[in-house]
Amino acid sequence: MTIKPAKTMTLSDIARLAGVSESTASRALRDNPVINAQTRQKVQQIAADHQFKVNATARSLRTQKSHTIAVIILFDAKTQQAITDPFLLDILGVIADELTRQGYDMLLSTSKTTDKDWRSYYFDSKRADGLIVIGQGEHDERVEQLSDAGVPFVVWGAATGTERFPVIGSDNRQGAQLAVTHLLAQGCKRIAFLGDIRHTEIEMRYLGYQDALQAAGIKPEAKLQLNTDFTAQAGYLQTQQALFNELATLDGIFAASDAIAMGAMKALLEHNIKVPQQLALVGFDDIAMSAYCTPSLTTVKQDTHAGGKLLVAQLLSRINGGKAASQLLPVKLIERQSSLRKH
Amino acid sequence: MTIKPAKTMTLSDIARLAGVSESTASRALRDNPVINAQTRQKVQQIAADHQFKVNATARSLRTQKSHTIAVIILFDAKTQQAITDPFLLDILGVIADELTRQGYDMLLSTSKTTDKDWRSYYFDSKRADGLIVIGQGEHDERVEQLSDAGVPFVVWGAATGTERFPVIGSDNRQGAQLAVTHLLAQGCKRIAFLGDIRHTEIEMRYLGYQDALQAAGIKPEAKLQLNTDFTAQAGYLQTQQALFNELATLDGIFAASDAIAMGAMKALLEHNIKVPQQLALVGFDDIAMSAYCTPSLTTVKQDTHAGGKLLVAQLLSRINGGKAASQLLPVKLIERQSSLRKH
DNA sequence: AAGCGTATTGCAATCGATTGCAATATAGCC
DNA sequence: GGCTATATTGCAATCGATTGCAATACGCTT
Repeated sequence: MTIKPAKTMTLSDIARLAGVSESTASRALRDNPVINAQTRQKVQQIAADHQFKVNATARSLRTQKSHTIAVIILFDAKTQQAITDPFLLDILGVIADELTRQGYDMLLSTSKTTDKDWRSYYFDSKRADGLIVIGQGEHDERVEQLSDAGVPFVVWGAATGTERFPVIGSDNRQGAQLAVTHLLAQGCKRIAFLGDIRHTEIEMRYLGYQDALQAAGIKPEAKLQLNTDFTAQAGYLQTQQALFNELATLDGIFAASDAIAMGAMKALLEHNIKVPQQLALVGFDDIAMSAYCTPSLTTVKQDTHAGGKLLVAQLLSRINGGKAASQLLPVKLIERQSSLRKH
Repeated sequence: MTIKPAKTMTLSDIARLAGVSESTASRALRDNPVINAQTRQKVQQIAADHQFKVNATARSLRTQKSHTIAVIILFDAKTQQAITDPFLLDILGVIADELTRQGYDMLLSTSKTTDKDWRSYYFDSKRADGLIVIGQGEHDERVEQLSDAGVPFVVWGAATGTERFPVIGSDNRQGAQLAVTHLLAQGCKRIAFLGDIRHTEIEMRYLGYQDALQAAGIKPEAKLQLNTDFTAQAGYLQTQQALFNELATLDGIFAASDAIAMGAMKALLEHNIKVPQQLALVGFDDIAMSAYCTPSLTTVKQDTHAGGKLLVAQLLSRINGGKAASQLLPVKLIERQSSLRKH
């Protein structure tokens, strides 16, 4: 039943079949009202009958628009591994859906492999009309360069207010403050911070951590900040280490991501440390699994849905000649078992 | 310091600057040995100096190759949500890396939004040279149609041996058999199966489950197969339900994915059912989190690395005129705490 | 009946790179 | 010195669609 076109049809084939010129056929297919309604109808019918699809490449060349956005996921240079954090998947899904809704295709790239120069690769070569960069990582110079080169792009990360390019991201500082204030309210006195502050977003969370402590009259101890990669494994190892060290007096942990928190929880439970009674734990992200570990994980929920939509909206606005502005998204503390000592 | 090109350079600009014709410039840039070595050098130098990048669109139009692969992630029609399963992220990452290594770009699409007709959209329109479809889902007709239309594509899913298209996937049946045999060896007598057998891959796992039971002389009970979506939430709810029902005599659960298993574990622990003593639990996938929940999750590890590489290799072979064959990847049982009753 | 406005369609250039084939130059050979 | 083989380079067509502008036809006004 399926029509198997012997060879791909081109616009000129359709034009010939319809008995009109290529220009008329082109306009008819785009429903240009300047073309007689009946002609339009006829051309569209013929195109549909033959499963004709406009050649996207030719169109792009002529119109100078690819209708494609490149999404670049940055990594740690050291953790040379593939995309791992569940949080990424969340926001990626939202971006994908939103781009599709807006009629754009999404070119996905992991910086690991494309570490050359994505401005040239994606933009100068006209592969994409704009870029979405996820994760500023450790102050990536390449991002800075983009802004100089007049490339339309937006970043998911930490808006510090000083960048020369639009950054959309959660209010990390506020989120961390909520989390740590909550821990303090639960009676914690000595709280460790697990996360790599060389990442701007994590740095912000660390600042929020300090804010909360200071507001409670507690002086942050530098040695309670433990650099930890974004993996459960790193959280596990780091926590084991911490317990082994003199940090045995800890009664709270704020982890910079849920994955880290889960690793930490594993280490705690293995050492028979009761969570939350002996040590309360809070994560960040609110990935799907957080509600289903035991004890379930208190965490700071990022609004990935709003974030993804905003990234796309700002970028397209920029592409269409408008401005794109940085924006800080509100976060929310989700209280679960890992930190709740009272009812 | 950054050179900001006033306007994008084209090949003809470079040719003019180098004092050669466009054809010579083109050949020189591609390092065609027919061009004098010095001329090549000179042209390449000039191109580099001006940060010239070949316009990918024009090249694609002329060469009739996009050097792009579309990756399509299928969903449940009902769970209309964005990509959720961590397993997907794993394999997606591998595919992304591998495609980049082979000089291909990756166009990502979630079927939710592109449910129209991806053959036309991606292939007929020349947006992509080939397709990778992840997750056959519930016998998707669209996949069948692809094979009729002569589109180069490969599928990640369950190779049943009867499809007319190449399918790469884990040996789901074997994996399930390993898992359930293991549960039986741990002394389980009545094992539930959590998973939606309308998905071909899950159906295979269910068959493996039955195989193992029968090999042990146990007659599978149909009511122990509980349809469950690929989420922790579904696993949680389904398990609660099962415990509430007459299934209280269960002493083992084989979940069709780790996410489901984690949801199930949560429900069990909430009901104070000791895992693995009272009830042993095994999942499938071996996502990163499986090792870090408590008790850690016994599971069947899929070789996503090999899978991703194979998908790409087979597809490119097919695109280059060769054949692409289905392949079944071996899996491995990873024994962890959730099922180990003996030492 | 001439003049003019409107609706519809087609011509031909254009987007930027690639490539078959022809043209030219140079060298080597007898 | 004439001739052929080889090394380089350029001409011009091509990929498929879009679009500014010109062309045509038709109807209506006065």
